[in-house]
Amino acid sequence: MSLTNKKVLLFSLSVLLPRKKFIFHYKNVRWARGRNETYLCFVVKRRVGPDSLTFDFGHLRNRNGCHVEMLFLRYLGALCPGLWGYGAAGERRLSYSITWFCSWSPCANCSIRLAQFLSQMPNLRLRIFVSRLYFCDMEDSRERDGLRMLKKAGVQITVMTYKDFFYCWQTFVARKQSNFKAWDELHQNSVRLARKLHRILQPFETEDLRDAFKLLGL
DNA sequence: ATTTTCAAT
Repeated sequence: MSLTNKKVLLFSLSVLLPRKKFIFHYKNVRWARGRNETYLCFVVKRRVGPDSLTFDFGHLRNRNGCHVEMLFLRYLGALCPGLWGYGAAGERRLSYSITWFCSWSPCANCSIRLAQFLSQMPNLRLRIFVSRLYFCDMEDSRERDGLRMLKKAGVQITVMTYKDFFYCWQTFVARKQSNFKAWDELHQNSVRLARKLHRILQPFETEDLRDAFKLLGL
């Protein structure tokens, strides 16, 4: 990809989110009716020396049936030059740290593909913050398995709290100097979802519970 | 009490 194309790409990723769009899609309400899109706000940090970092940021939305996580992987080469392959002679692979904030947690297939990808990228660290959990209500949902796979692949998955929404507002939203205003029940919803995620990521606990039920003949 | 979900009309 030429430098010009790269600049255009990065520019298009860096346009700020309209306030209403951010609030609607990131609202961590229990019944997220109409959120038929997923947004992904990202920060990419690149280690360029022992004490220096550069970073890029922007946001993406799913398009044309392509989930936003896979779209992000497509752009990764432009966002992270030198992440893979062997650039110029003697050049070491660069280390990157990516943090993204997604309105929905990843679906099962995206989790699997991300986990596979990351297993080949030891020089890439990924932290995922999510506003809401996607199809995680059923105890045996594939999405739950996917999240556990991601954790196993070294991804830190966290439910967004007030400070994360605040940070996103400051960083990714065309806020026109307005301050972030929390919606009703932001905190309660975040706590509820964090507990749920915690239970999901503790597979042994539920397996123990199943064993216990089996022992009790239930 | 119940409601939704990276759409499909």
